Amino acid sequence: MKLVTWNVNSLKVRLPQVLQWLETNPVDVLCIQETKLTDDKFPQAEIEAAGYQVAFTGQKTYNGVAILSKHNMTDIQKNNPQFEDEQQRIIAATIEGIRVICAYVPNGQAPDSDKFQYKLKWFAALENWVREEMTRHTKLAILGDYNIAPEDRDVHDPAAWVGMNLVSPEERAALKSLIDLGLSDSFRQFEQAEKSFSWWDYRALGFRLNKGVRIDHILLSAELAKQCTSCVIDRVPRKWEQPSDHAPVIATLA
DNA sequence: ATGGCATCGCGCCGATGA
Repeated sequence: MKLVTWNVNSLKVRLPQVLQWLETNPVDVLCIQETKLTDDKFPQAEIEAAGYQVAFTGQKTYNGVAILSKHNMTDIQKNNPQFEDEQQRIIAATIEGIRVICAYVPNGQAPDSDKFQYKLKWFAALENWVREEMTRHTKLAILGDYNIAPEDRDVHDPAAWVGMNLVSPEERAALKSLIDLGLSDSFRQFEQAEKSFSWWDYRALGFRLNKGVRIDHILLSAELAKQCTSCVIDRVPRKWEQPSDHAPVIATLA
């Protein structure tokens, strides 16, 4: 069983790349963030033709999330039921006994901004909801763009990032608090190359110079963590023409 | 090097992203 998260930065632009990637990587579940599409514009037919069922919730211009699955999806939940939010950032479904949560955590802009406060509030509400979901589902996975680099080793140049969002003590504490519910950062269950990142700035040769951050994560409940045999970042589609600025992260469960 | 780039919107710049 392979579970993937990928922020595609506009599914309208990236649909051909998503379909191409799925052809060579016929994974079971693909969680997508930043579709940037209203539901009436969602390319459901094209995705179903590729052999995937799909659940999605979107809005104009910003945000938007989707789950593509080779298996049946039940109990589809759009957004956090405990958090009123106009922004479409969460979709969840139960797939083969696994509660799959696809999340696009707010960016937060800068630590002194209103958007940062929204990010922290949003994230605290996510934790409260996940705590509840974990009482119902021992097999639970949260995949997404967390917009948080957990540790300095997840940042190409930690000194240059001091004072920025994505790396602040508040954000890192919030992520740690979520993980402390009993989740595992699947990427760190395994030996990984140094300077492994999942996002690189389009500007200033970010990818070529590997100036990136690791902000896309797959968190697994204890039962799933035991079954996890690998977690890798696929840098290949980041090298394609007109790529997303994020790379897919793939967890394999036995 | 406070630049660089990509996407979207009733576009020709501004907001947002990370």
